[in-house]
Amino acid sequence: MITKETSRRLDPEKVVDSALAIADDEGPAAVSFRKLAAQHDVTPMALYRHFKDKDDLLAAIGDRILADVVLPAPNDERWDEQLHTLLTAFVTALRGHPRLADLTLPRILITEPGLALSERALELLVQGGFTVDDAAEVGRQAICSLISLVTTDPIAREVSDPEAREASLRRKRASLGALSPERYPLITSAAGALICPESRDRYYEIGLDLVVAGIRGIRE
Amino acid sequence: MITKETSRRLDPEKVVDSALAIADDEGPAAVSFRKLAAQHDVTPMALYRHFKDKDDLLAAIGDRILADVVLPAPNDERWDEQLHTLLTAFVTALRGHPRLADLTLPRILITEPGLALSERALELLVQGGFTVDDAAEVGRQAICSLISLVTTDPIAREVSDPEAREASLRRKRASLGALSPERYPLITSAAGALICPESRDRYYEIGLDLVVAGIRGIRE
DNA sequence: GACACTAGGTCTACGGTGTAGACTTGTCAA
DNA sequence: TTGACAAGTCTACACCGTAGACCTAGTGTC
Repeated sequence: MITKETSRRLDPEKVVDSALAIADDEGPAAVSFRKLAAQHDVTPMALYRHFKDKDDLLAAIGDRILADVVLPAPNDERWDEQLHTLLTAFVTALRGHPRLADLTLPRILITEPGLALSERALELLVQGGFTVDDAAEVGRQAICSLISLVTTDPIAREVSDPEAREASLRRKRASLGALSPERYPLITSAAGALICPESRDRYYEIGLDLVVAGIRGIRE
Repeated sequence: MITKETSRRLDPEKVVDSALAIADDEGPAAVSFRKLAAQHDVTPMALYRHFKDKDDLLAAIGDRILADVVLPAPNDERWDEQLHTLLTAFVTALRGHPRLADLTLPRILITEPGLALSERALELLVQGGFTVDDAAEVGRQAICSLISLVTTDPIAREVSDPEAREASLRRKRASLGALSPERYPLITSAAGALICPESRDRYYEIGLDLVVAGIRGIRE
């Protein structure tokens, strides 16, 4: 038989699985070589055979997230509509990992799915009338905006710890509630929406529309 | 004389000064109570008399950055133009601290300059035709986008360590240079712009225009 | 002037982190 | 059979945040 059962060998992919799980619900800072090593019955230093250092491990998490992007097939809709669905696909992949979305940025031009996404985005932008260089710039900024859209998702944040989330909401409510309505009439009257948007889907819808509308509007 | 010379007392404002300086050129992770304590000839634990914990210290840095925002006076330009200059003022304050810009987000609705900025932004958005709640949502997203614009400023990054920056650029160049021009025609031809935008001012100009154009475009 | 209170320091200690360097061991090719 | 090499181990170092007990100088009050 080729596969030894329960070989002592460490599987880097499984380590990334664990790291991703930890990072997802305790944040990337909570990922530690010692914790991972314990989970895999191995010495912390063993991990260094597979990951140069912690940054390298986090990069692997970023790659893993990017691998989940499923590109929509090109079709004959208008370039900006296609761009919208392309970016939606990107955001959809990130939404599963709100605290980790920024790990993808430095990997986008390195990992294959990121490159495919970028190439396609540039294609559509050029089709929309941008020069290649402008497309690069605009594309980069769109990606950054969308990543920050996900990392600052006010609903997903700390969804793993509902009581912490509740406490944070209460603190915010108290802080805004203490403001003088004369001095800050709009903030106080928009307090509800500022503390937490009504719907998560709407939040993402606005975010994506904003980015695409910006791109459409900036082109002359 | 009222002021004792060189009193042994710790001045929290000066501690924040040091922390800001360290964070600016080594990143917020490099700020440590021990380092700060040493710089102020004091025990690390002394700092806990003035800052609840490290998060509290970082919040103080965020407040400090927000305090630098100088709001433009209202005038009779169109709402979107006024919004543009308002957001430009925000970005200008952040640009001095590219690695630290996100510290401001959680402080914006707490610290006074942040509240003033937010109130004014809501005002302009409402003036532009948004409902108060939509204004809140759109405003939040604009702020987030601009913060991430600054934190991902590809030029400022590691400007303190020019050789590290050069190395990072070389790595990127090599990585993109190795790509197949048949598979990624646009990425390879836009490699220059993707690695590093031509001009920093242009980078910020595009970023701001994108955000404002998005807001203008989304309103129906 | 005596006295209690307290803000703001000190000291010690705990449990965590990344990771360098030298070592051992299991596996496979020649 | 014998090396070589990849992979895991062990030890150690220099950091980190911070809990808790303690000290001490200054201040306001009787």
